[in-house]
Amino acid sequence: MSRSNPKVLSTLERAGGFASAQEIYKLMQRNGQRIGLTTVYRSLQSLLKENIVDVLRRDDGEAIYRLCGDSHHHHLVCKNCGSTVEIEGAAIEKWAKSVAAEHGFRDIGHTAEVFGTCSNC
Amino acid sequence: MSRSNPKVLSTLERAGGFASAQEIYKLMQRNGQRIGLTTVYRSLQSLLKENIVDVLRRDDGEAIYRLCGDSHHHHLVCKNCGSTVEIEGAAIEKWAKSVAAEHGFRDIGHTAEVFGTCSNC
DNA sequence: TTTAATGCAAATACTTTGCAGGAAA
DNA sequence: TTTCCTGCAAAGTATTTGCATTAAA
Repeated sequence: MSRSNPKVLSTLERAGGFASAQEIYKLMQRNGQRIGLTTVYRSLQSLLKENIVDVLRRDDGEAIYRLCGDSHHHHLVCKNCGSTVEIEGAAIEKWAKSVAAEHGFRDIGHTAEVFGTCSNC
Repeated sequence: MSRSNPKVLSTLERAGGFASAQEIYKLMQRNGQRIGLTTVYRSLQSLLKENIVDVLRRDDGEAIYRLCGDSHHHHLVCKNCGSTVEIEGAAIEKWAKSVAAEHGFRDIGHTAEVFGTCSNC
């Protein structure tokens, strides 16, 4: 597994901290940076593992990566414009733990996302 | 645009109201029903337009279709053997509604999944 | 006959992987 | 040298579309 190419991260930052692998690749091309799509994908995978970015999905299934703080949180995503709000999920954490315990599951994790139409759309 | 093949809908129902196109296709094959993947996709598109199903995304980007108005549930999945348990999520429903309202979001939905290692693994 | 449904095969889009060449340590 | 990084090309997966065949009305 390779380490993340730092230019991928800085491009994601310049893109507003919110872009797909394909978009980052095209942005870097336009900026004259020689890089392969493969390296963009591999860098994003590394950034994911290091919890420097997290990943959401567009309606069409394309993965979009976004910079995130290291605290565990969830997202409230607008289906229309894609704007996201980071939300707290203490209720979820408790719920996940209790249902897992109830069925004898160990080493648990969870995903949770809320989506809808934001007030501007 | 073709009309929905009724067997696709009934298969989705039998699958617990929650499955991907590929899963529905494989289920129908195993049940000896002659159908093409194309027809499954086209039927699901029709059901979407008629608001009989809606669509969410798995973590890997695969589209999963869900019966609307179905009292939906969540899953507890074993990372090792893949066994799943359907779980109730009243706490999640409340949480989703309150965070959405707090940020002025409308027409909300949500996804939530808990994963871990089951007692047999 | 006229229209709609079906499904194979090809096309498309995103993503991952095999592998060989190159850079860095 | 040895290890890591890179990127082309190929493979893989989900989904859509063109087109000819078949079923239905």
